[in-house]
This record gives sequence, structure tokens and C-alpha cells, in this order.
Amino acid sequence: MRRKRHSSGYADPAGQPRLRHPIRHTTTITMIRIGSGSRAVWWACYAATDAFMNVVTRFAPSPTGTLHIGGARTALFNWLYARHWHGTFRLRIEDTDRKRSTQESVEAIFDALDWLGIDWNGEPVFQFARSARHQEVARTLLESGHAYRCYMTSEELQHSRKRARDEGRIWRYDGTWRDRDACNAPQGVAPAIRLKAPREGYTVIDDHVQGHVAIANAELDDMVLLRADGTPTYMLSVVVDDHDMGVTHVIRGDEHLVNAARQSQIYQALGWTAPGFAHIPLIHGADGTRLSKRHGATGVEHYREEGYLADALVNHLLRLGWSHGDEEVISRENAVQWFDLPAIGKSPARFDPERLSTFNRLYIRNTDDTTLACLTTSHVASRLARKVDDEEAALLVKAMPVLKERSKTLAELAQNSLFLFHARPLVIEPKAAKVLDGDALLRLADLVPRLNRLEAWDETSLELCVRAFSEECLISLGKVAQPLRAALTGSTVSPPIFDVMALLGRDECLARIKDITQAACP
RNA sequence: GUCCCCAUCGUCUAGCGGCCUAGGACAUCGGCCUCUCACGCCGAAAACAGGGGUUCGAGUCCCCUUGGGGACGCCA
Repeated sequence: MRRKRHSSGYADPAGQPRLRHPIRHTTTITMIRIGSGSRAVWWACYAATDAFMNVVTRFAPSPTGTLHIGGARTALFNWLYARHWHGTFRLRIEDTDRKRSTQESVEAIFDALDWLGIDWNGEPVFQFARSARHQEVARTLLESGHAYRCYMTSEELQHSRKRARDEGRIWRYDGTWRDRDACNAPQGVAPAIRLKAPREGYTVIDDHVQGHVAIANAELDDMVLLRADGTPTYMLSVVVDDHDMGVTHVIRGDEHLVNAARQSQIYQALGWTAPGFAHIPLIHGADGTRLSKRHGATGVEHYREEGYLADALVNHLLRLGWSHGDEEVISRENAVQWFDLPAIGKSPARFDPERLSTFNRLYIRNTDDTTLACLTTSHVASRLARKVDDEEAALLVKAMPVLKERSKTLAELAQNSLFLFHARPLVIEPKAAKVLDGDALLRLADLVPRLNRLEAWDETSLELCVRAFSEECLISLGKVAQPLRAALTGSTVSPPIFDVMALLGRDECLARIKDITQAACP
């Protein structure tokens, strides 16, 4: 079993082999000795045969915008982990921020996940709908003495914070109401409920990625569980929901690492077992800072619109922070088979659009022509500002083999296919017009009768014919090919010219050439 | 500021104490192929942040420094 970069590996009684396993939180492992004496080999067997089915992961976005690259990777890792262990992957919409949450965002996130091929088990959980349950848990905590009412008003809090800032201290709630009797409560102030967190010692997270992380409890103050208006805070909601949803592994961005310690305190107060944590490093922009709007497009939908393939994005995201030896191009099947937590890197990766392009080019090349043409049609239509008819769609499929080698995105693919559909007479680009000088036009005119006489209109016959022509004229093939390209596509860049001619067909080709030669000498 | 995390080519990474004269991929630069563009093929340049330990031996383990990132809400 692969194991790397971990300080929290498990050694068996003999010291090896070492074993790291995701189910350690949920299952007991039985060690079986094979052989005897000092050469005995220990094998780990799982006590329960359904141990592998136990994994439950979740992706928990806030619906305050579309799905961004970082979120997509978090979702992917959770999905992969669940699928790898034949577990369950769930979706939870953290919509408790009523001001910023929108239904459009919820839809956008669903769409983006759908597009990426990340499917979830069961119905999504909406966090806001569960606030009664969160409140109930807070009351339990109050009753068990693990939480208390805090009557400090937000004004008092603000003053306290300001004073701390002015004195150059970092502010923490000082626990004013921690042990104060409720009979001291001021009139007319609704209390917030705070966790009575341990003040001494350390809270330890055994993170699957970050390893053993200890945070001094002195660093963590008594966090608010229920606001003065009775609504639950994120910290409480997450813990309750993860617990109720049976989540076994929380894989999320490492901006939550310290939160894990806080949440772990809530788990302890509740007497619940905390899930395994895996805090993955954030994705950074090209300048090494956290990916944000100013790094350009960060929304998944942008890449979709630009004509990136979901599989390519997934592959790229997968390789950001996770590796499997030297493997670069990894199919979904292999990703599911290979994915595991130990291979996640600890250092943040930068999002390199260039690399995504490379993956996309590769995935485009490996996609079959019909599928690719279907995906491209909408891009073509929008460029043409009209519908693409069946005949044109069929032509697009036929052209795919020569088109897909030359495009990094579907958008580019569409752009490169446009010469097939443009109405005559073609608009000739300036560079192409330069190619069509007097000599070139004369040659094109000379070539026309030969093309007319051709029996078969296919690449081979066309190439034979045009090559023979150039040899007879004692000129290089390029001297004929480039003018042909200019006349037939209006551009100096296109797929191989004989492919172009074959695709366009004899009538269209001759007509386009005629447009040019006649325009030059009417 | 306090706490936490991180550190191998420009970028993504391999590396789990001897297989490392540090490997792969993208990007870059040459060359070949060639009707343009692209593909493909061949080749080049390119990294263990610095300093101390530990060890027979350190990219790999420990410490410090430096640099980067993150968290410090009655946001999520």
C-alpha cells in the first residue's frame, strides 16, 4: 500500500508493514500473522466485511455564487474518495447565510457538478432547513453544562474588539459570562449561546493530509453556537450535520484546519466521534496567492462556456495536489481506482491555465468525432449567428479528424471550422489577400480545368493532381497550395488543403476559386 | 501582531535514508517532418530556499532562519 508524507502512519505490532487506512475511525482492524518466527508477516484484515462501504464524504458549498475551481476540486476529491471506497458521497448546501444565499447559485452548483460528472447520493441536504435540530443540540449542550448563555451585546463586543486592536492585542472572547450566574443577566438582552471550551491543554487533529496538528486551547475562545436571535452558527451546524449525515471523512480546503480544532471541541462536548479530517492545500493563482477573481476566470462555468471538456478539467484539477507516480493523463476509472488520501500533497499548487489547455487539447483529440461535433455545434451556431442544419452538422463530423488536432478548446474548434460554412463570396483576410497576387491568380486559373477533369474528388487524387501541376510549372507545391488555401478558406491557416478541398466538394471549391479569379480580372 | 500550515526545474509533480550524476509532464529554446497551422519525432536549457545538526551516508529525519500561504466574526 502506498504511503507517503505522513507522520501519522500506523505500525503493526511487528513494526511493519505499515498501514494507513481511512476506516480507522469506524472499524477495528484485526492483525493476522502469516508464517512464524521473526520472519512472520502481518496482514491487516478488516473486522467487518462491509468496512469499505462505510465511507461517507460530503461536499458542502455555500450557494453564494457559482462553483469555483477550488470548490470543484474539493468536490472531486470527496467524490473520488467515496467512489474509491464504494462509499457514499453527499451534497449539503450551506445556505444559512440568508442574505447571500440564492436559488440561482444552488442551481448553478448543481449544474456545474452535473457537468463535471460528479454525482451525489441521495437528496442534497439544505442546512437552513435543519436549524431546529441545531438549536436542539445547542440546548443539549446547555443542559449538560458544556455551553452557557452570554449576555454580552454586539456593541460591547465591538468595543472590546476595538480596544484589543488599539492595544495591539489579538481579541478573544474573555469568558465574561462563562461562570457568571444567569441572575446577573441584564434586562432585555437576548443571550447568545457559547461553548464552554477547554482553556488549558491542546486540541489535536490527526489530519490525513496535514498530519498531527496541535492547537493550544488558549488560542481558541468560547465560540458562539447560537446567536442572540437563536440562529445556529456555522461551527455548530457543520458538526451537527456531519454527524447526522454519518460523514466519516471531511475533505476540505485547509483554510478550515483551525476550524477543525474548534469543531473537534464541539464533538467532544457532545460525546460524538469526530470524522477523519483531510485538509487539502488551497489552489493558488499564478502569483502564488489564493485564487480569486483578480486571477481571471475562477468559475467552473467559464471553462465550460469556453469549450473546455469536463474530463480535461477534472484531470487537471486532480493533478493539482494529488499524484500517482508519473501519471499525468488519468481516466476517471483510474482516478477512482487510484485515488487515496496519502497521495495528496501538502503544499499549495498554482492553477496554470496553460496546463489545462494541454489537457483539453489531449482530451479533444481523444473524443470521438460525433460527440465532439455535437459539443461544437452550439459554438459554431453562435459564431454564425444562425442555426446549423443537418447537412452542415454532418459536414462538421466529417471534418472533425482534421479539425480536432488543431484546437485547444471547443470554441477554437468551432472557429476553425467556420470556413466550411461561410457563404460565398468569402471574406478574404488581409494576409490571405497578399498571397493572391497576380501570379497566384493565373496559376489558380490554370489549375481549374485540371480540377474539372478530375474523376475522383478525394484527398489522394487532389494531391496527385495539384502536385503534378506544380511540378509541370516548375514551382514548389506551396506556391499553389497557399493560394488555394487563401481562395478556399479566406485564410493563410487551415487544415491540409487537400482535406479542405475534399470536405468542401468540387462544386464549392470551383465556385470559390472562380469568385477570386473573377474578382481579380472581371 | 498571534496561531497554524507549507517549501524539488518557470509551472504541476516523482522521490518515503544508499537505487539521485534528482525522474516525468506542461511551458521555453533548437532541429527534423512539411502545402500553412497543428501533430509527431529528436535534442537542449532548467530545481532540492539558506544555515546548522543526526547518520558511515540527507532532497528524504530534527532544529533555526528566510520566504510563501492560511486562520484569527453573533460570515460560511
